[in-house]
Amino acid sequence: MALSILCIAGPTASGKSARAVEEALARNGEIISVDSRQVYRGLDIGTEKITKEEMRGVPHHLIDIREVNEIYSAGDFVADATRLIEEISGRGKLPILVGGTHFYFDALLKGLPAGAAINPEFRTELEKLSTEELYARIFSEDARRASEIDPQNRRRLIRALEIISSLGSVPPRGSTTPPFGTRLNLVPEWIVINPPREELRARIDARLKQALGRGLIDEVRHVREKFGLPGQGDERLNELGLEYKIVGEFLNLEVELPSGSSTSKLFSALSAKLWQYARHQKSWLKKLSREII
RNA sequence: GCAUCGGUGGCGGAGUGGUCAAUCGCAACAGACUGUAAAUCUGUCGGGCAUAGCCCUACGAAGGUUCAAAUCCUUCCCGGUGCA
Repeated sequence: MALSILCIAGPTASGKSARAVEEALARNGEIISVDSRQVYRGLDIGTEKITKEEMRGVPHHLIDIREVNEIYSAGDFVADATRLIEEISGRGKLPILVGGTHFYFDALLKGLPAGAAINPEFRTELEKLSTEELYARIFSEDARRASEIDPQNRRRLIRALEIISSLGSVPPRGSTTPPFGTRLNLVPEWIVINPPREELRARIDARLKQALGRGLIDEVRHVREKFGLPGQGDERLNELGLEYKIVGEFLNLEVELPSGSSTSKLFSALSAKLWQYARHQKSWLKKLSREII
């Protein structure tokens, strides 16, 4: 059975969430968040999470479903989104997927290798090998994957070996649609929001200013405290995205700097990082536009 | 005013006679993306061109020493610090 869904993609601060709510109200929809960080409780300001009021009564899914010390992966997303799409469609409503994590869209629509779950022990084991050794191993076990993978990207290398260890080889791209990945036959309609450079930059800065005013720094402090020792949370902060990483670094420095003196530095550092991120998203969008036309 | 340390690419910061258009980091720009994805990784990054190469202009300014200087010497300008 074919299911219609509406996908709304765009870079950070482009106004996706508000647009999604409008579409939902107009077309009797429910919203599924496609955002790797909004799944975590406590990350509200840094992820620009939509507020209750802004939801205007439209049900939102996949927000606040994990603790920050838990891991949520693209595989989890595919499973959750698949389930939700069925449920929402079953109610006769339109599933609307909105978010900036374009990889999740990719994973849902094109599928991921099934039967190759994360294996933490195996990863720890592989972590001990040098990058060259990792690559050599892929080369001997799956030459096809070796030919396309980036030999320097340890994270990918390790994941590839993880897949190889449970499936024998990494399934070629494109072959990961059923029986791999989602079992639904999805018919996506796209809305791509891609504001011009200058406008987006201005929106990013305006939003950042607001976030700082709303207590972003305190939020990061709280998140970090959840991990106990200061040093322990830093690695996780990095995984939670640049606001958390940069502010975390700022908090580490703060004791040594005269108070307040570095706030404008923090702003410009964050603004630059946010813009970098927006550019990465734009590059996904470029690819996406090529594919959906 | 005297003493002292320093002035290097958009920024920070190496280099202290030749292999230097100058390690590295940041920013900028381009790109990749198969279960951590705001993560992770790659390329370019003084200017010009026929771009695995060649040419030009560069290490505060002006002179000087040397076959050869960002590197040594002199004077000047600017900044930090100490003493008056």
